[in-house]
Formats: sequence, structure tokens, C-alpha cells
Amino acid sequence: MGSEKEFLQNYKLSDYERPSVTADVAAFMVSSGDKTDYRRNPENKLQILLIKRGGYPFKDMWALPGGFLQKGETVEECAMREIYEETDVMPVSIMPVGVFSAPDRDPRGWIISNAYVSIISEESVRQVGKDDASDAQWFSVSFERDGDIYHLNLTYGDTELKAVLAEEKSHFGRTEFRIVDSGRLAFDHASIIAEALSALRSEAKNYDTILDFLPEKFTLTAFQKVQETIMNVSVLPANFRRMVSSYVEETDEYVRGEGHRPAKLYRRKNNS
Amino acid sequence: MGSEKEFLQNYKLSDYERPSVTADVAAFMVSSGDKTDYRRNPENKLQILLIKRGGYPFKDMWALPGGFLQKGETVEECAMREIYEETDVMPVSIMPVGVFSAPDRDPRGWIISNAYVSIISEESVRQVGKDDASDAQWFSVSFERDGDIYHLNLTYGDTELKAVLAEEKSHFGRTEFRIVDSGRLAFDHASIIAEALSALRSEAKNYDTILDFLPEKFTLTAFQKVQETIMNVSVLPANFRRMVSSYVEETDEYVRGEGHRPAKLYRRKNNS
DNA sequence: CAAATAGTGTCTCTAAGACAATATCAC
DNA sequence: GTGATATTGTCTTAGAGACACTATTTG
Repeated sequence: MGSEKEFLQNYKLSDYERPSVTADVAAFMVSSGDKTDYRRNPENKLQILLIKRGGYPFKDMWALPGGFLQKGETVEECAMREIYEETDVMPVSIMPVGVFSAPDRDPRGWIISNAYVSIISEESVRQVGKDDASDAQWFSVSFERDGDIYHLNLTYGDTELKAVLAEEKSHFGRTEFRIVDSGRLAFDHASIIAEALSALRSEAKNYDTILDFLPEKFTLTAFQKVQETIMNVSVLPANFRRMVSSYVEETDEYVRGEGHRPAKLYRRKNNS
Repeated sequence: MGSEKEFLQNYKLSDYERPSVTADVAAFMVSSGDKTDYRRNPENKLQILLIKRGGYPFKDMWALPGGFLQKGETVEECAMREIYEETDVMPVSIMPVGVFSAPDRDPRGWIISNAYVSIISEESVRQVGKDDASDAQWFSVSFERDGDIYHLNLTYGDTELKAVLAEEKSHFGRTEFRIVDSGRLAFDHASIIAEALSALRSEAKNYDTILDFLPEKFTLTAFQKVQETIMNVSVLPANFRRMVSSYVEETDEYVRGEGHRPAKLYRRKNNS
């Protein structure tokens, strides 16, 4: 053991070239739209946080929030820090999507990206407030399959980003995507977003994952709408209630004044 | 666009310190043990490939195969290359497990590891042949839960590595493990192996994943034994057959001379 | 024949899907 | 009352688990 100490004292990491390492985060939120009818419930939208790039390369194009790994932090911490810096919200949960390390993926040089999905509850963002002049904006997401081709459409106000991707390979329940048209998204971020969505959808079968999107107290209909928005499916309310019954517990509060029967508020049951 | 070109010509990645990046691979194989009884089928064992370290740090301790990312390759390619260099076998499939980037995980300095699970079919390794004097050996794996504590036991001949881990947090179907006792495994590899096993088990519910462990032609009993070995469960043969029936198709060959009714060989059906 | 595995048929049980019916509110 | 959502109950169906039974081989 003495000689291991000795070895380490003299050790110098060799001068092989090293890559720069970044963490990029696809941060998703499910937002309830505005009420159009006093008694009809609003539609939900899946949204993703994008940042308008201020400098080269890809100046004025939209990109995922992210940044370089700093010494002394883990990659997860870096990812959480980037989201916190952009939104003032600490994400509830974060999930690795994959490593993007194609040698030519960044025109500035050898930079590999660790991609994460993060889930942010609408309530926390609402409290912080959105700045319309900011370079960080929430885009509505649609991701549709059309044969072997996938269309990823991201919209915020008049800004529409339309990326086209092709299914590359599918392994372990997740799919890799090749960019056909990056649709004004910076770097390879179109494929990162596609894989992040694919990962999110395959996880969203798990009700615990969905619960991370919700505030502390919620109605079962809100719970259901969030899952339907993420998964892009629909379930009969009666069956949904039965299936989540072991994940939630009643409170004695109700949501009133909605123009229809008030809904009981539930909270997450934190058992197994 | 002219000015982006100009920007890139003058761009130099800033002199922030960069980490070294490695890929480490938990390569698993399911081996059929030796026959003890002329008519009884042999037991199966789940095995993992470990390398005895020749130099410091952790000299003479066992570690996962892995190595530094080289310029011009992706992290996946690096992981596959490392396995190929150690076994002469190109893995059928490879799955990301996570990024291990705790600042103090490697005494040599700032080195982050991208961990992968890889699945190797016994047949391909048999053909290449094993070298008993080699520093690369297949260890039998047992990973048992005991309350909040997990015991990871790896054995090869007289060599027994006994690591103890604690469940750190469980998110998205996967669990993170904190090392209580590394059991003579180098670096943080005990926790990488634990997480790799946890990831493998959660994927092994998918029959396609299991099929990657098998040779081209196999009996349904072999198929079942491999799944039972990985998942550490048991299923009634009748039900297993029914459940995999859509994944396989018959050949007209049989395995004879086993002291009991010959089993039909099947092959993977490559549909949907 | 004995011992072992290979393979088939069928009953049961459970969880998900379908759907009908009732409850309760704001206007 | 009307129109909307909230909530409950029950029938149906698909798939997994249990288990009894038959088939086929080698020593």
C-alpha cells in the first residue's frame, strides 16, 4: 500500500487529448392551457424548455439548456444546476437519456454531451413567473410518427421549429434517431429531444414518474390528463381511477367553482 | 453564415480543465455448467468478465474491462472496442447504465466513467476459447438482497470477491447503490456492477433481450433457463412456452443423446 | 422399465378495457 | 333545468399462473 501511495504521488494523467464534457437537459412540463369555456376543463400541453443562443455557433437558433461540466461536481449535479440557473426551479427528478459523442457533433471541437430528461411541475414554474422577453422559453411539443419518419414540432408564439427524424435503431425499449432536418435546432439537439421524449414516454407507464409532474395536491382528472398528454393515449376515467388507486390517498379538500361537480383533491401515497 | 465560419476559425476551446473520459463495461454471459449426471441437465450460471489490474492504482485487484475514450470514436464504440480487445468477441448488444462522475471516484484524478451492460452469448466465447492464465476471467455472479443491504458475490475458482452495497435511491425502475464494502473490487466498480445488474434485470423481462444471450439455434428449455438465471425467478415450462411462442420459430433439428426426450431446436423469429 | 426432460391441454385468477348509471356543481 | 365533470359499479376479455397429463429418449 505504501507503493500505491508513492505511485499516486508521482502520477500525472497522461497528455492524451481529452474531450470537453457537457450536460444537456430536456426539461419537460405539462401546462394546463387557458380556460375557453367557463365549465369545460382546459386542454393540457406538453412543453419543453429551450434557450435561444446568443453567440456562435448556431447564433439565434434554439438549443437545450446545458453547459460544461465543472470540476468538483457530478454530471447529474451539472444538469440540475443548468436547469436551476435557467428556471430558478430545482427539478423534482432527472433521468439519464444517453451520451451523445459523435466526433463531429459540435463544430467547436471535441465535446460530448450527457443528455438528461427532467420533469418540472407546472406549479413551481408558475410561482417563479415567466419572462416573455427572456431567451429561455417553454415550447409546446408534438412528436408524431409517420411510417419510418418522425416529425418533431416545437412551437412558442410565432416561432415554429419543425425537425424531421428517422428511426435509427431500437434497443432496450428505447429508440435512437438520426436527424433528417434539424429544423433550426442547434447542434444535434433535435435527436436528443426525440430520444428524451422516447425515454420519457417509456417511463411514463410508471405512475410514480407522472406524479413528479404534479403539485402536492391534485385531482385524479389532472393526474390522468398529464399521463395522457405525455403518452399521447387516452384511458377511460373509471379504469384510470382504479389503476392509480394504490398510488394516491384522499384529502378532505375539493376544487370548487368550476361549473361542474367539484373534484376531490388527492395526494401521493408514499408507500412502496 | 459567413460570420459563423469566421467565428469557428478563430475559436479555441477555452483552457478550462477537462476530465478524462472512460467507458467501463459489465459484460455478462450465461454459461451452462458441466454435466454431473448423464441424464440431468446442467445448472446455468450468470457470469461477468473481470480483469485483474496489472498496475497501480488497485494493483492486483479485479476491475471491469474499460479504457479511455479516444479521439474520433463514440463512447459506445469505445465500450465495444474494450470488450473486443479482451474477449475477441464483438458484443451482440450494449446498453447504457449510467455515468459515474463523483469527483473522488478515481485516485489518479478527474476521470468520469460511462458504464455499459453488454450481453455475450456463451457460444461465441466457447469458440474463442478461454485462457486460464489470462488476467481476464469470467466470475460467477450472485446478487442477493437482505433488507436494505445487498450482497454481491463474485467467484472464480478460489477467488471470492464479496462486496456489500446499500440502496441509495430508486428512480425510473433503476436503483443506485452506495458501496459499503468494495470487496477487493477496484474503484467504484462494485456499485457499477450492482447498477448494471439492476438494469439488466429490469430489461430481462423483455424476451428480445434474453435472445441476445443465446446462440442462433437453441432449445426452449435453454431459453427459459437463461431467463431464470438472469432474473432469479422460476416459471412453469408450460407457461414459458406459451409466452415466448411469438418470439421463436421451429427448426427441424433436435438435440439428441441427452438421456431423455430430445428437444426441438428453435430460432429467433425476426418479426415486428 | 426407470428416470429424466419435452411438450400439450385446460382450468383458474387477476388486471385491464368497455360501458352504463349515478352524483354534484355553476350558471 | 342544462351541461359539464366526478365517481361508482359491473360485465367482458386477454393473459399469466397452476397443474394434470402425455410423449420420447438412453442406460
